[in-house]
Amino acid sequence: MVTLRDVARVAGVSLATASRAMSDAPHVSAANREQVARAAESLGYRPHPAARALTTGSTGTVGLVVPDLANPFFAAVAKGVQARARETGRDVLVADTDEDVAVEPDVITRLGDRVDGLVLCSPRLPADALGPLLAAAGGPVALVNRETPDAPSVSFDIADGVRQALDHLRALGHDVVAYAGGPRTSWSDGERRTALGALAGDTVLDLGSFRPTHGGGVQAADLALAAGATAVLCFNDLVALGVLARLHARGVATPADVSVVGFDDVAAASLVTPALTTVAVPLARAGRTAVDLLGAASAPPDHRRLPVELVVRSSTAPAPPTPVQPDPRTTVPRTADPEVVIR
Amino acid sequence: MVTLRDVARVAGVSLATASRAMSDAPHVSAANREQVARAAESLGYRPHPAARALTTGSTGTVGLVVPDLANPFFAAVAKGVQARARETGRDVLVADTDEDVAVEPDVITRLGDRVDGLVLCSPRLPADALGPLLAAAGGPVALVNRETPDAPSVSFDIADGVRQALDHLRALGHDVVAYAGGPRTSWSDGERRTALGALAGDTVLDLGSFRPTHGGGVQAADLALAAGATAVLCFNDLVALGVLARLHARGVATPADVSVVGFDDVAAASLVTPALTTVAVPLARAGRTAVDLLGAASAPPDHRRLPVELVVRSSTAPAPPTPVQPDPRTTVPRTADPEVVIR
DNA sequence: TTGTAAGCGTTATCAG
DNA sequence: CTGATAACGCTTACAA
Repeated sequence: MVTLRDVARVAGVSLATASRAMSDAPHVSAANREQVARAAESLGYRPHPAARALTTGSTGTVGLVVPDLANPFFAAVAKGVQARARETGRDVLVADTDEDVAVEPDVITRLGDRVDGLVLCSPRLPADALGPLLAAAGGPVALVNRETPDAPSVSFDIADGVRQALDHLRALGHDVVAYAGGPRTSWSDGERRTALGALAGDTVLDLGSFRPTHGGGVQAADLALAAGATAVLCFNDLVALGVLARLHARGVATPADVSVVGFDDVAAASLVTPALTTVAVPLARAGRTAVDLLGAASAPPDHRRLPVELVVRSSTAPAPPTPVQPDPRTTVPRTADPEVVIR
Repeated sequence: MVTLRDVARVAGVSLATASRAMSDAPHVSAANREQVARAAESLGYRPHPAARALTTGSTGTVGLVVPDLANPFFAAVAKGVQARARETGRDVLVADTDEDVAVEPDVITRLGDRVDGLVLCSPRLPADALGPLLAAAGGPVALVNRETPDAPSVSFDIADGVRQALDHLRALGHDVVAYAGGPRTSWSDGERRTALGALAGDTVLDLGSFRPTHGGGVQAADLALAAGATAVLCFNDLVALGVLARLHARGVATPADVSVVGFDDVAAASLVTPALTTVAVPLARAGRTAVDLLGAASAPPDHRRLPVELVVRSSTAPAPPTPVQPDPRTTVPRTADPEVVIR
């Protein structure tokens, strides 16, 4: 291994000068600076990250905590975090909690020790559990897709997304739209519900809370049908895809009989048939922004709300004259609470 | 910050003893071991990763390099890597090369300095570029989804997967099956082609090479139709999904008119309609295995080939009596080489 | 079994 | 502008 000491020797300068030259600090003669650069180059010198971290206290690393890397939502955020970190010369340490909120404290503490800042993507964590976590990180934290007064965050203009979706649906003649909600502890589900209440009041049909997955969607679809809905707005695209699949399976046509709108605009949304109308949120950009927020701590914390945009595709159409009457044999009864406990 | 020195002081022992006790090394009296543990606990001591790395030379970190975190294939591998690393007390540093093979040397060099070992997932890198990269890593490397004599690897029993798919299709009466291939530089495409040649010889219709994406699939679908194929085996699920979508768009029924088989069994495969018949490969397990391979260097390098399994769903059915005759208006001409250059 | 002390590779302080 | 030298927190001979 070639150390800075070697570089200094070859360049004919002291260790200190070599160090200054490498980190292009002031107080180095042009000549020496040149010598050192040359020596470093020829020796193939690469600074030792751990040694640097030990003295400077900064690791050149940002941490990212997500519930599930295989979920396209988080994968997209991860891409953004990764890209921005790389651009700014940092690396990213990822932790996938496998949707297990209980392990987050450990994961965050552990990661927190090894990074300069932490991007935390924990949509399902109850609000009151957030404070201790921020403390456990022991360093700057930026939240993605949720807000709290105690830390900077980047989220999306959900209210506007809901408005756009609702306007679209109403313009198509859907007077009452059903909402297939997400987990109760989800901050962003709360946002959607609040917006829905403010914008649609009693003309929104609450189907309940579902797991934010394809399976949650099939569950919701049956409920929507039973309720005679002509349009269903979904918590996210995964749910919407499930709704689409279930509708198809039960022989109801989309968008002819019922329109479906998703949220997020995950890659699969545009690949499915019919292509999903959905509220596109800038996931990767959120990841990038979160990384930037890590640097600039401010009081009060900076809260960025990224704009969203409805992407109209093929899963929405004018409301049918009369709602479909699904085949009753496949109708599933409405359970008291369709929410499945999130681990 | 609480250091080991603090712990030692509180425990009433020397720094060395505290160190030994913490890393439960031998030569520590039970009493002292206890004292130290107690002190560490009460002080909330956590070892400083950089300091430890500096002295021991090991970082407790494994690196993962993938072309695209948002690609479900790599996301699944990443999950496996992450899970296994965590189980063994290590963290994961990820790098997403954004499908740009040119940046890999830099990324690998940079990451290589910060990790104890590198899991490299670089399916499209030309074989002759691999050697230098392994050197650049400057430490143990495990390859995923490709083999080379110079490094341990974990790949899949592709030949057997092809055999299973072919057997399935033949049993359904498809005598000649079309193959929608992947990038020419892809090791795993080579494997598929070799297996296809050995198993099906001249009864396989080579449609060419396509980008391993949905778009590549729509391209392939047109070619398959023009060739009058009744079954198409695809390089991967993304391509298969594209084929399915394009077939649907052109009004040909799947599986009634043409059967489609994918490869990988990515999550979306089971969610689409019709659900995709595909060769399931244990992606996450591959990631885990790769991490394990990092530890145990052996000469010659260990090459693990994981078993695969055809998952029969709804995109395959008995061959129709006569191949479909697609509407000629939408038929695209066969280009000289449909392969799109991979960046 | 325990403690002292010598590093690990860098950065930073402080005299020259 | 430059060079010794003291940290940074931890591990590990080497002594005791």
